[in-house]
Amino acid sequence: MSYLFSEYQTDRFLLTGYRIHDNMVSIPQYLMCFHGFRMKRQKIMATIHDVAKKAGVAPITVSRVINDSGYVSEKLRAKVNTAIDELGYVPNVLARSLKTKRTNTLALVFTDITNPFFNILARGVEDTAYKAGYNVIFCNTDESQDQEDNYIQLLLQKQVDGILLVPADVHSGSIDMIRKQDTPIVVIDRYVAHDDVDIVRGDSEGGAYQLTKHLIDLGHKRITLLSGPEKVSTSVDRVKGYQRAMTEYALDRYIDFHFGQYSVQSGKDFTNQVFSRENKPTAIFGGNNLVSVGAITALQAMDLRVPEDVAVVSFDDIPKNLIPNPFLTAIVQPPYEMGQRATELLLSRIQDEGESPPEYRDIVFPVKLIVRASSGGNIVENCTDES
Amino acid sequence: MSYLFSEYQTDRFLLTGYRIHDNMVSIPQYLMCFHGFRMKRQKIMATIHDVAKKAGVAPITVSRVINDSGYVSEKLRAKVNTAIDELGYVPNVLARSLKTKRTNTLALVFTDITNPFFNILARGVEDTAYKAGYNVIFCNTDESQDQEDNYIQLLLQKQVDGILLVPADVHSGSIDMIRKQDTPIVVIDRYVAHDDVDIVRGDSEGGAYQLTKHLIDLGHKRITLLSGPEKVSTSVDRVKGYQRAMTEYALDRYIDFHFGQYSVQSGKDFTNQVFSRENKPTAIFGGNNLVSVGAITALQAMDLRVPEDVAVVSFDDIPKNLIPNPFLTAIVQPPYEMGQRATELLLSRIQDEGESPPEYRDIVFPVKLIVRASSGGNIVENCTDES
DNA sequence: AATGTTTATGATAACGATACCATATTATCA
DNA sequence: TGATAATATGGTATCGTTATCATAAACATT
Repeated sequence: MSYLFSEYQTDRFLLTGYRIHDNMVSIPQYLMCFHGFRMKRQKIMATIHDVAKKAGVAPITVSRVINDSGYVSEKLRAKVNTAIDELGYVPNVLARSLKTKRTNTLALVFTDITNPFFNILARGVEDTAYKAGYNVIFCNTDESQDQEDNYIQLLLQKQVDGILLVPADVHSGSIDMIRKQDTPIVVIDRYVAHDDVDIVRGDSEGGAYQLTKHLIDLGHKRITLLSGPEKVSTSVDRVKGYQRAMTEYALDRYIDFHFGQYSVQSGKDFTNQVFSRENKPTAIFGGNNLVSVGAITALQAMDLRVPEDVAVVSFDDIPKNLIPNPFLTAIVQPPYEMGQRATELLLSRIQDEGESPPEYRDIVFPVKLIVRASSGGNIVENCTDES
Repeated sequence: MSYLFSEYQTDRFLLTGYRIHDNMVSIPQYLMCFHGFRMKRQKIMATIHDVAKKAGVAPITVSRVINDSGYVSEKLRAKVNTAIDELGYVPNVLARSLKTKRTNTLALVFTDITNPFFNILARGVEDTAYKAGYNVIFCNTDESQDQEDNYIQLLLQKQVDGILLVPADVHSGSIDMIRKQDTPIVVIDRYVAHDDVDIVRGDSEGGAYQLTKHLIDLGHKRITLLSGPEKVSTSVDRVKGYQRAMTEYALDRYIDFHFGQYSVQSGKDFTNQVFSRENKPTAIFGGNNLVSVGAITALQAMDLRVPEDVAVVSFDDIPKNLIPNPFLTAIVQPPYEMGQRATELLLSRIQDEGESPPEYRDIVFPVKLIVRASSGGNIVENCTDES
């Protein structure tokens, strides 16, 4: 297989004609397009050199203008700027990053952007990052450690300046990779076995305690907790808080919790399972918002009324702007603020990089109990307004 | 201000000590850390050259191994791989991209990740991109053209391979910027005045017609449409579909629509406004899911029952997994599939880049009417399961 | 035996920017 | 006035890769 190619440079394109399985006959450029060649349009972008030449200065001077660094006289600055406009010059950040070793890109690796808790958190991250001049790459892991590892590897290769991670597992292997590269990282929502990372999370234990106590105060004894995956710290902490409350009120023998998934399906499945038993609970504690929705859906399918027949409480709320009638008694965390705080912390680590070794922080956000109809408690808010 | 610096290279770090406002006295490296110096730790990453040296081959051979390209004997391949492992080598994708002109990064520029329609769409984008080996940068514009322009500029500088855009305005200036750079782009959810871009969107006109007809079939005459911003094609199309239905059924004189925002607040405000008039509507058509929620919230605050006193229908649904009792009669679009399709199209454009000039496509997804309680129509689904 | 193809490896020059150093001019100060 | 500092500009090397070209041995083909 032989090939020949030839180039024709226009204003903005480098046209490269090539032809497969042909004799090595040179064909005039102007004829190429009539000879069945496949024309390959290839972007030709103006570079800093082109601008420099057009403005009659050195490339470095152009660099000074676009970065507003160093000294440049008004005269040259104007020349350079007109050259930039005329050529439609766009700086190539890749080349810059290669030299400066900063990409101004962060990554948010988390479970699922479809979950309101996480997309509001993501919004907090993005807003904060943007204000500081950073872009954010989003990665959904669906709680899969493999997926997480893959993403982290890719991101490290991309030289992101920092990573925000909601780890799929308390023993996250990907964190080791990140630490080995010495890339700044902040772990969100969950703690991990590592002691050399910053963490920003909500008070799962305390929140679970409050929710459980709320049910106990309403007279419930048989309270079943449907928690998330056991490998995730929030699931474990919510169990702990639940256990503490149950024990404190001497309800040890009624303790009943299940590790599952943070999903609607898991909520449905475990609810069905629990209600097929002899001793049915009088209250369900959903490990997160999706589990709670699943539980309620399953209960209604069994013709059980909430809260009259079974009370339901939830860790994490459904955002108010998505439902006209908030119904769930829930522990709410401030996802936006958590994303914000985590990003600020990450950015500060990026800036401090190389300073004295950091003192790693474990920032725990307080949570709030909001009582609504689903628990059958006193309704402290009506459907139109709240806090 | 004078400074001095000195370097000490360890296994993985280049330690640079420096001190401010001091005499130019050289201090032995091993003493630096005891003299109040601020140590600047700077990452020293193994490069392809280090690997090459360690394996006793040329860098290009290492490149062949990591890219699995060209010919490499098994012997050298093994040597290179062990060298890579020993050094913990991670390829620098920046440098690669600079040379190959491909970043394997896409960007999704849209209004707000917090809106379920868009975050499900985003999920479709991310999944599809990941499968093809691409990462996605997410950007929220909040319907602001300025914000959109800023983002686009940044993204072009970052040399993203392609852009998925939900434009804030039918006359989007940022699209011109993108076209000028010849970066592939697919416009999502809305059409634009440009004829040189691909578009993937839902059938707003047809959906609005169906919703309106549904209300008319139920006997409603005074139907008020609360649409989105006038500068957005979906808002305009939904008005058109509404008008077509109203006209078709000779209800011209009841036509009443309002351009506003695609937000809960806008839904509330316009509902309040409309119901403070003499001629109150008997049905509200929410221009999107958030507007509908706002409308219902406002109606309930006025002690009006839905659907008994006022019927409500919505363009776009609230995802089922967020609410146990779907209540809204709605037109649903397939956001995940739209994201998927748009990304596939974008990727094909990226691959074809340079081939014969593309035929631009306007892909319109069909939409589906789901009747639930809020319109007071026949309820074709119960709360537990559907389609 | 002469020729061509496949396999295997490397040298060199980019990609598009900035860091670092050098130099020249002008302003400021003792 | 001479010395120092601030302003202004450029040359060169380099960031870490890969594209392109060159070379050579091994193998296959006629």
